[in-house]
Amino acid sequence: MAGLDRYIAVLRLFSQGQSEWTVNDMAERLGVPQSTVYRTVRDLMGENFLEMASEARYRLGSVFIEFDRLLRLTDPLLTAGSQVLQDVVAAAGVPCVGLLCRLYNDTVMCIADATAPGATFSSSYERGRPMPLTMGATSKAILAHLPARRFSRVVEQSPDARSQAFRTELMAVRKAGVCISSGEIDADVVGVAAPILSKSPGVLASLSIVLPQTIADDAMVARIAAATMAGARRIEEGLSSSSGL
Amino acid sequence: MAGLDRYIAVLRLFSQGQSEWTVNDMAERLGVPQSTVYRTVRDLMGENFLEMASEARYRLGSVFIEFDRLLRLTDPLLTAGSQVLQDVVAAAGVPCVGLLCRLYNDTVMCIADATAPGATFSSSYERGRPMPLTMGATSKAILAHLPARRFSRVVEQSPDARSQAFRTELMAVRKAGVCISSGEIDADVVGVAAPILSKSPGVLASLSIVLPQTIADDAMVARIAAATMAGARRIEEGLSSSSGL
DNA sequence: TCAATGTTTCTCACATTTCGGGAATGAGCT
DNA sequence: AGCTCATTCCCGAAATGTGAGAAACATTGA
Repeated sequence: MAGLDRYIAVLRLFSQGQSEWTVNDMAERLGVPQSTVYRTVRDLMGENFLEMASEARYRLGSVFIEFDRLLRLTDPLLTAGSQVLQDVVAAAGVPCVGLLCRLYNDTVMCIADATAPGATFSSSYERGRPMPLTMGATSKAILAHLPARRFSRVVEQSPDARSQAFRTELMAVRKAGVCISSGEIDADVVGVAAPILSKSPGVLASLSIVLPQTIADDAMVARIAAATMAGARRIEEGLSSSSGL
Repeated sequence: MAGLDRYIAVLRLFSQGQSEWTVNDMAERLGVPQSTVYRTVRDLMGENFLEMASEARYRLGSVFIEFDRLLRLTDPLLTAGSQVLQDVVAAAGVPCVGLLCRLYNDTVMCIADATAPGATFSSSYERGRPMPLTMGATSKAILAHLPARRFSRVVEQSPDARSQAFRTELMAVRKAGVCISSGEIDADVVGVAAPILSKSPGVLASLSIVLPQTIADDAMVARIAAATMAGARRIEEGLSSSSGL
């Protein structure tokens, strides 16, 4: 292990379940000597990637919040999409949650959300949380538009997606330009998601609305599907005009 | 340049003003050959610290959003403070903005904010934005509680804070346990900030309420000052109980 | 089709840096 | 003082990054 890897290996130790580490535990877990870990930790602290929690314990540092702000201010998908996201949620006119999510390696990550007034639930797609690519409308709207080679690779690796039925379902999603699913990730909610495509490489995302099954009838879902698709088109326009700067 | 520095130097190039870079520009700016920059960029992309924007341009990657979530979920100050922050804003009962900010190197950084319904303004203390330590109630509440040695160093380096009057003002803030200022950062708003202190090292923060000058009279400011101080106490309690796990 | 251009990766010899084991320092506690 | 634990320091050996240029690859235009 060398270079960036050593630093990343340390950072990746920190999780929701274990958010503080001692140098000893890190060294043991990574299988490298303490002196090396101390050096690594010192470097990371110097750049605020880590900070001291208390008595020999370390935790993630605030530099991530700083870079997160930079992303919020400059990410084209966010700048083009966050207003649209709010508009679509408002236009839905029901207690729902709106999500703007993107492909992130072999997962889907929410980068912005909007909650309509009155919504008493929340989605598992929290901002910054990697989610599986093969479940949920939000994810499948993205998966359906992966290039064939990559699509196959992802599907092969996922036990719950290897069926032929799944492939044909996703083909239909691709054709329709919208994906609707019910209770796949969170019970009792319906997800309606439209893909966001763009010429520029690496932009593959979705705009989705999540609402309680109890209030969702066919007409409402159809209306919301149209709204998300229209929103997705608007975001695509915003992306292509901003990239032309 | 070696080790982490090389990587950080690249990441620090990205700013609000220039959010996309070509390898050429990076190499020129950093004064290192292109081949080296290519290697560095490739490594950073592999870990999602950078991503390709378009045609030979690179931008910050989404890994920061992922780590930002981890921080939101695990940072003791945030977990102890975000509920209190909302409570204090609600208790204020006026269109105001609440801020939870912390010391970050020689700056102050907002880590959480809450806007009361009806507030038509926003604070310059955006989440993740480093702010000067010597201006604004939010910052001065923190500065006033820096250890003497560090306090002096910061004050010396800041042209607008070198006066004796400033030192005595901050002494008074320290005594009072609250800092109130008007229009120092944003015109036409009043800031009311209470320091958050804790035994654990590195925890130095403030809880503040920002409200328009037009609605702020002495009685209201006094009431809000008491509320922020009470909130700060509650957060301190939350911190000490959680660290005892 | 071929040349031209720009981006990205690769190669290789060399110097620099990191690595890791252990010793040294330092702070806190009894 | 003496003990324990956290952290830094030291140094030779070994691995890694460095940088200049060439090569691969993609795109564009003639």
